[in-house]
Amino acid sequence: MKMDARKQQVLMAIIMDYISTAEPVGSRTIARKFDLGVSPATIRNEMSDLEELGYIEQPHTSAGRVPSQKGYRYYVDFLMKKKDLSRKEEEIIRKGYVNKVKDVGQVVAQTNSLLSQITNYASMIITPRTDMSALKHMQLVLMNPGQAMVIVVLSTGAIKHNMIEVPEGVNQTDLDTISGVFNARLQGLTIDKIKMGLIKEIYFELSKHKNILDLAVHLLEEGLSMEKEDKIYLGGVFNILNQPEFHNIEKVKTLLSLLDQENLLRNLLERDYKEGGVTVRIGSELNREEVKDCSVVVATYHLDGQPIGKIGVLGPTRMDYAWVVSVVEHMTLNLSDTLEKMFKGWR
Amino acid sequence: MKMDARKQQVLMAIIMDYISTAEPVGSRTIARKFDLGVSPATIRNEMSDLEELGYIEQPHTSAGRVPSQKGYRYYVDFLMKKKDLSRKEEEIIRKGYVNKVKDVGQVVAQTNSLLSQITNYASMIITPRTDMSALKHMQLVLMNPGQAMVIVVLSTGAIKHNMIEVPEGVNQTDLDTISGVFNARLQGLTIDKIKMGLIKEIYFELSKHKNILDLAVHLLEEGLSMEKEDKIYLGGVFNILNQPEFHNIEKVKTLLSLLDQENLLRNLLERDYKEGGVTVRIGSELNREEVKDCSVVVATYHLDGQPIGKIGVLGPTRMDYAWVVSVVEHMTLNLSDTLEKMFKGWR
DNA sequence: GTTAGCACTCTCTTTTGTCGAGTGCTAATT
DNA sequence: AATTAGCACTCGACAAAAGAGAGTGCTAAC
Repeated sequence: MKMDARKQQVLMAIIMDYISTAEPVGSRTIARKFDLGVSPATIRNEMSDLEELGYIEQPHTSAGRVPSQKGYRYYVDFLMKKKDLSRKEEEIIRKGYVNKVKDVGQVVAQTNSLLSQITNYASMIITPRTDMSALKHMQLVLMNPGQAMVIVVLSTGAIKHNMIEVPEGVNQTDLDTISGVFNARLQGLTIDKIKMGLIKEIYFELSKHKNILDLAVHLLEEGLSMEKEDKIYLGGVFNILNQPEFHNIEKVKTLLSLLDQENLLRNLLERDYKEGGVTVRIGSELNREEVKDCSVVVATYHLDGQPIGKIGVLGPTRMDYAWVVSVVEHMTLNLSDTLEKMFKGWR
Repeated sequence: MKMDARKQQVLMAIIMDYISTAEPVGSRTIARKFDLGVSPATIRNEMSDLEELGYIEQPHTSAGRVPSQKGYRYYVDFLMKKKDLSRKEEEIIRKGYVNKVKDVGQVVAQTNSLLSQITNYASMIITPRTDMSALKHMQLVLMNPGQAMVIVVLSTGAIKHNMIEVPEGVNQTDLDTISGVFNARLQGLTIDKIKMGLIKEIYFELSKHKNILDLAVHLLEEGLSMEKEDKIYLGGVFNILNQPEFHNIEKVKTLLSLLDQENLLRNLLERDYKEGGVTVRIGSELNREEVKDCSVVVATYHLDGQPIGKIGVLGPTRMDYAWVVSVVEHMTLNLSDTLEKMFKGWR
């Protein structure tokens, strides 16, 4: 037995209906709502086949059918058609960016908020990788005898800072000297380049300032390997409480405690997605018991053709994939675009 | 009819029991669990009186009694005894701060996380007010022709930054000149002082650099009135899902959507609390329908005797006030202390 | 290959009945 | 006058029973 055109139609109908009602779908319903030109009985036969093929399943005898994970997968891969955004949504997005484009952090945060607002699911976004961005400025500020702050400004507009120990004797003038050398040497270079090879050159240059040499190297190391490289924004979590599958408190709890752990979240966003395009991960494909009833739609955003971050939506497996995929795609392009504009000539 | 010693005992018993069981408590239960030396019948009479006085209420006939808001208030004001923290908790707190005391932001975030972890309620903390902290360093970095970043380092270790427009012709050297003047003039002064009167002096000094004069003033204004002055950290939200009163999804939803709105949260923390000591706000005292079944325990933390932020716990009205008040008090002192140490000599 | 008809299954909702916790009142006791 | 025992009564919680409805699978007819 194989998938044929009518089975596809029926599967499509089941998924469409289930997505909007969250109730198991029966043969009668399909015959009524979707005009397939056949009677419920025929549809029953097709459904029986689809079940055998594993695309749908029955919660219990005498209930309608529900799409299985395999069914959703088939739908996402072969059946679904992208939907265009409505005027209204385009409007929301455009308005959302006005007055808010001051730096990368803000753009990213705003994108995240818009994404959850529009989709009504939870949204996640991971901030741009810094290792591809260039060093714009670095500054050492003595905060306290023995303590200084390293401040690094990146071409993305991101600012990293870190408190470090310095020998008691060092004063602000020393630090200015070091800052000066660093800036002269490293400005405009990307972080990964700096990390890779330039430490030696600096070493040479600073040999004039023997007394602070070791310190300088130390600074470089500590300053560049700042805490977390990237940050994950999470938004609209309470949107998912509106989904009927989360009327059960226990599920909410397990999900929330997952989302509370940033590394797990990162994993959800970053695991083995192909670069480019929108990727959909359904239920157990996420490899996490806590989200076996959830799906994630992820896309990568770019700058200068380089992938620099991910943007994603988390919702129940019964999510409106066609719609969400379109939104995510749209937002990704929008974001890449906005970033591109921000950086015209910055690099 | 007036409150007397035995009524107090009975009220106390009801509250204690209700706090731990979340079930309406009956006269028998009290007679059994608490040794008041009288029979259930007597207790019933007392309870009847307490109800008339408004300290307790009955969910329905034939159920036990539950403390009313007034009852909790009486308990908090007159009855409760502070509990000391156990060894174990002191331990958690002490360990929590090791390796984490790099700057104010981190300390605050960590305090917040510890607070929710220990109390098992949601915790909130508002970052130190910046207007009392001193300017440590300011730097202008040209990011792009026509765009620069103002970076301000405060004595608290907080860093504020803001992207601003500058005239196309301005180059980094100009910006360095301005930065230099600003630093020479303003370093060590508190933000509110700077805001208040010093703008004129700067104006004078910079008159040598006519061409960038207007810009400089502009910078000062924009740079100092950075986005939000303070940030609110919110932690352990999903702790409250463990409370039986939140087994109802609707309540969770309304609460979460409240917590999602930062200004409301700020309101919860900041409204008219007396400075010093720990304040408890119960149920409708919070003036918000969404949290009429919740209470907030708030304390102010200080630096140099100056109040600079708030720290609070949000839980159901049926929370263990004695315990939470002690923890909050302890954490507040701890935080003030840690900050004090960090700033020894910084100011 | 498709459809109508029908018996059967299973969940969901409503109804009914029972149990028990808890109260309030009264009368007896201290 | 305060306390207590006794008892009738109330009301929610829970379980069992009954009924309704949706949906299926099978068979036989088209």
